[in-house]
Amino acid sequence: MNKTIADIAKIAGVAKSTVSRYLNGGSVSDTTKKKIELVINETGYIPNTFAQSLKAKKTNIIGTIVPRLDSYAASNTLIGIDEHLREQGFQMLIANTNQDLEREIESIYSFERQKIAGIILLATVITDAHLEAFSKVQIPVILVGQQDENTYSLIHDDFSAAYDLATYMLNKGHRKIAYMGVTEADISVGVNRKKGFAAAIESYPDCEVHYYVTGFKIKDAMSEALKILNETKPTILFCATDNIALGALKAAYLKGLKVPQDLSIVGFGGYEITEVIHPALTTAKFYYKEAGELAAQNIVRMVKGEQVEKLTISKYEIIERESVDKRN
Amino acid sequence: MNKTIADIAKIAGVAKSTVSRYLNGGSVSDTTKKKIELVINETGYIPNTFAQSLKAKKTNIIGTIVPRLDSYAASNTLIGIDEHLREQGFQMLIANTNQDLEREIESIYSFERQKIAGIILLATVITDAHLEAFSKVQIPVILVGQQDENTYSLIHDDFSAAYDLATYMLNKGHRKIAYMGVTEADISVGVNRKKGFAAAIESYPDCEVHYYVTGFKIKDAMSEALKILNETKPTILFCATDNIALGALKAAYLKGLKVPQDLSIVGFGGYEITEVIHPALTTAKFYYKEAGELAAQNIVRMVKGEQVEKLTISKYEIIERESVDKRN
DNA sequence: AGTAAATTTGGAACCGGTTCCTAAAAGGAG
DNA sequence: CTCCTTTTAGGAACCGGTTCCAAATTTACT
Repeated sequence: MNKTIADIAKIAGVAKSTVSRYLNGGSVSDTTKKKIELVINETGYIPNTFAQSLKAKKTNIIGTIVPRLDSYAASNTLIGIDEHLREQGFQMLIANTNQDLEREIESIYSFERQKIAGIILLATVITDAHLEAFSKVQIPVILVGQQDENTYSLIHDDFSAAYDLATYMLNKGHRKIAYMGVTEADISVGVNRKKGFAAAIESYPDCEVHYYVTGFKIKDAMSEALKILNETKPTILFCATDNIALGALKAAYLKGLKVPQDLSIVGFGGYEITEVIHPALTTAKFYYKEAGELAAQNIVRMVKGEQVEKLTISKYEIIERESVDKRN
Repeated sequence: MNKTIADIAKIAGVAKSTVSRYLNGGSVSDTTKKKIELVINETGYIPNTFAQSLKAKKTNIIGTIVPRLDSYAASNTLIGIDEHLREQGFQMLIANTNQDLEREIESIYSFERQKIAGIILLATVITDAHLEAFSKVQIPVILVGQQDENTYSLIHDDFSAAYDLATYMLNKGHRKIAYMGVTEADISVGVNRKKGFAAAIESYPDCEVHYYVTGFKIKDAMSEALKILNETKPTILFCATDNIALGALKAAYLKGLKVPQDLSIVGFGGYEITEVIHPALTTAKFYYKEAGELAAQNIVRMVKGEQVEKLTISKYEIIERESVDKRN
């Protein structure tokens, strides 16, 4: 059975407080230091975390709320967060909400109960219930992937990425375009990417653009793309995520369309798989892992009471691969 | 600021112990029950987890050690674990080790310090250091994905899956076969799948089989497959994981080989992406989420002191898709 | 109404640390 | 060798719950 600090003290022939001071770097003479060290090594004593936290009234745990575990973006963001947190001596506690907003709110309060030091929320949609929870719990919060004026946020540069990627494809000569987006409840993916895209389109009045809304799942995107391809004949499917692009790719294949000869496709994300399929997908790559690190860095600063920018913007890169052809 | 049980007691005009009893379902009269309820609702009191755990000397947290977050198998297993644990009123704490065995061991001891109730280890390789840690910490442990005689384990039926998949492809007429496996340090993937494959091959003496070893990464598999295709001319690449198959697919594409007409490919795992690429990959699908649920179920039983089978085997299914052609 | 039995309540001790305060020991200056 | 300052050590209180035990109250029955 595990020993307590009192046991150690007794064996070493000193007081509890002395052992505690030894452990936490207080003033202890060399003689007693050695005595205590010996006993601790022999017994393999490890302090009880609860007793410590009870007294300290806080932990060094950062809670991360994630809508889903099985997504490239989420996984890689988590990896980045974890890495930085570990370096800083913090622990990461993951709460998976399975895309249930209700559970996101619950998790926030549950984190409060557990005296979590800070919260990173990989956000999809921010509701009033979220904002209420943020203000109620006295814990620093940072949003990743979505932006809110009153909350610390880290976002990907969705607008610029979409603008650049749209410009790229317009330069390639595409004018008949189908935009496959997602719900506007998602500000980053649903609104900002569309806006960036639309802004680029504005300079090209001869464009024929159709906007569609689909889900985040590959299969949903596939059926939607199939429908689109039956109705109209765009030269390019401009997809708001790589998963949608993957679905579009499958749809093109099912329709017997060659990519990029018959149909071009672009996506957003830069998922690993987009590089290894063929044709490899041209996409706007976001740096999820780096974004996670950045978010972790910010939350740690906030926990320590240091100053942090209200809004951090993570970088992106247009990756030109094989899925876009030149048109004239 | 958050109130303590003593505050509640004082406001309600009762003793701490009475409030505690109220909270934990002890005998309290209806009159005082109402009084306390009122105060708790008004103050929004929530008990301090640490004080509780300190006294209880345990938590309702299950620690899950995972080698990597960005893998289909890991993510889905975690989802399954999380789901079941939540139902049972347990919490899941994830420790990501980033494929560092050292960190796996550390995590075990760290879990001990945190008085975690049970440990689920998504294992890749089991070393003596692991076994030592298992025996040292007095916490129930269950292995997922690898098997050890002295430890509770849940494995996928690698042998049978490989046997069935090999038989399937042999029936399709393939005789010139390249087996792309992984290190034998990984018993499940490296040894058992190969054994199952080899067992099926034995009945077909006219086979020409070459064995290769590659890594788990798509890119590594791709280079290896490229090498193989340059050296020999197998009719099928039998890949020990879907990722390896994905690399093989890319290699075939780069070599200008049509799949499955010029070259057949199979994998293991049943990752979502294998369905949506084209040609869709024929693969042995493992039920990761269900396996996670099973593992969670077992660890919960173990924590409660109930009896559990030493070895649980999760099911699999051969998914026939487009990547294997008939030969004669 | 009186007493035994059952229920409800309060008080104190405890879980295992940390920290404050004071006493004892050690070190330094004259 | 004092006397004063600085270190080091010990004791007690505290963090916020739970639980045991005994006292008080209620209920049940004769």
